[in-house]
Amino acid sequence: MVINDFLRSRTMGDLTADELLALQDSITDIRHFQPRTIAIKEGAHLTESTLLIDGLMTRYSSDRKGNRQLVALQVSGDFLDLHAYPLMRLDHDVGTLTACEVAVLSHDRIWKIQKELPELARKLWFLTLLDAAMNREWVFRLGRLKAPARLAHFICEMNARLFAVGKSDGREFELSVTQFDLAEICGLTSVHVNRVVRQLREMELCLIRDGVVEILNYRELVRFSDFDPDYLYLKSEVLERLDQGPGAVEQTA
Amino acid sequence: MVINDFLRSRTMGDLTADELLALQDSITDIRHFQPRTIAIKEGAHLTESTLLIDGLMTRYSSDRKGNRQLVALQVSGDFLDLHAYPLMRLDHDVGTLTACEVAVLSHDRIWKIQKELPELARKLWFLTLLDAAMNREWVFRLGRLKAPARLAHFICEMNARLFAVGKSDGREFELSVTQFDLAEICGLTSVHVNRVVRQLREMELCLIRDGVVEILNYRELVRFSDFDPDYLYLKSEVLERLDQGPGAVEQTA
DNA sequence: CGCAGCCTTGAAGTAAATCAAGGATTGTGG
DNA sequence: CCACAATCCTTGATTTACTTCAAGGCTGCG
Repeated sequence: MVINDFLRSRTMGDLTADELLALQDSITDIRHFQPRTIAIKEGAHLTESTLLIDGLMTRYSSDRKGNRQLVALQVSGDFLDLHAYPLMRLDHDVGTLTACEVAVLSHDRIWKIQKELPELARKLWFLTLLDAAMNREWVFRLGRLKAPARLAHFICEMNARLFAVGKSDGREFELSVTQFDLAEICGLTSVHVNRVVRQLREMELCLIRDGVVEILNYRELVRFSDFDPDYLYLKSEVLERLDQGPGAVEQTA
Repeated sequence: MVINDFLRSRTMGDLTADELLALQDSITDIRHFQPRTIAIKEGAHLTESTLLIDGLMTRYSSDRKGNRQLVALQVSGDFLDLHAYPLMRLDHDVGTLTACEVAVLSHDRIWKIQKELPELARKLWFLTLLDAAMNREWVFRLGRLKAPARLAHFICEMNARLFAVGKSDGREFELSVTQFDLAEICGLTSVHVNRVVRQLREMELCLIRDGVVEILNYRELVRFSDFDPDYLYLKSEVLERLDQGPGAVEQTA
């Protein structure tokens, strides 16, 4: 199950067989969404939470004029709105970027988990706080970094998160977002994102094109963007592999 | 207990007598901090969490050069680092702005609560996610608002939060922060904050001076800053009183 | 008194938004 | 198969927002 891909690489640790069963037992439905659609509207009263199985989804707030600010980008294995379980309703919208498949978990079953499997409940709690940690880092990114470092920092985050679930080799990964999406993530305009993408390319730090990101100089990209993956709560062993990059595997073999 | 002042005004609802007892029973220590000191260092392994009883504290990340970005401002009744319970360590520093008093709760006792009082555990979970909701709103604020609206939005948030715990009358409240602090909150320089404070004063929206904030035109301040208090999960009755302002109390009486 | 911390203001420089136009690619209907 | 519309990317010119640098003022305190 995709959630285990996620937890495996985190400091909180893996699920036991029992816990995995309990979670699978909580799934009441599998759903599919078209690209660029709204999945959950802000304010709706919710009695279920969803786990992203495949695709790219986002959570965002909009201002009065309709300008969006993305507050999270979710990839396979991420819970989209587990926080809706204690909160009962969301303070933001959830939408898709690409076509998506999600698993639906009823809050009744999560309540049952809370009563019967406190260890698992604690792991779920951990997951919601991991999202919060990313939210905080996004605050830092927007508040203290200039546009080029902001974008670079985001690239580093996605690389690390996708690496953790086996969807990046540590230096290159698929990321189906437009420059407009990147602008909504980084608090910039798409015009400026375009110039910044070019800048990062000319600095030979990374290439961003056609839904693929290629990191040319990992060490320098990390330094340039003030990226410190601590907030992702990855196991130290995963961090080491990430640091070494994809070439290192053969060397140790 | 101060935590009940906090929960009373939220959608999650109050603590029962049993729950209150269990929480009080979890307190192992009361501690005091001097102004402008570090209370918890990033990365430290934690076996207890702290509840702010009195004073003003902050959570922040720093960049390579030591520039801080505040990611949260905590007031009486807020948990400072309840998220440390599932996370085990923090990804940011915690420090004081003013002199502070905190209550310390051991994680062992919280674990006991998780096993024995799942309803209370859910309320604690709720509290950590309320912080996350604020983190998200801070992302929105930094990403989509210009300096004057950013500061105004922050003022609206603090007014609402302090109102919820009885420390604002809805239009005027004490907030012992310097313009430098406001800069670290809003992702600006203190020089620019100074000009923006003047601007808000000249627009007759609010006064910020000597640790006191006075809102002159609440409705306009809310509109100007695109503030929507949904993310604070206040009871609708509290929101209504906030909207009406302090004059309304006498009118209904 | 003299220093420290905070606030204030001006001038100059830089970062990013805005406005405007055009190019490339893909899908669609005639 | 080609015209076209839609979407996304690219680039230049201009304007605006914010930072940086520099200086000085106010207040409280040892």
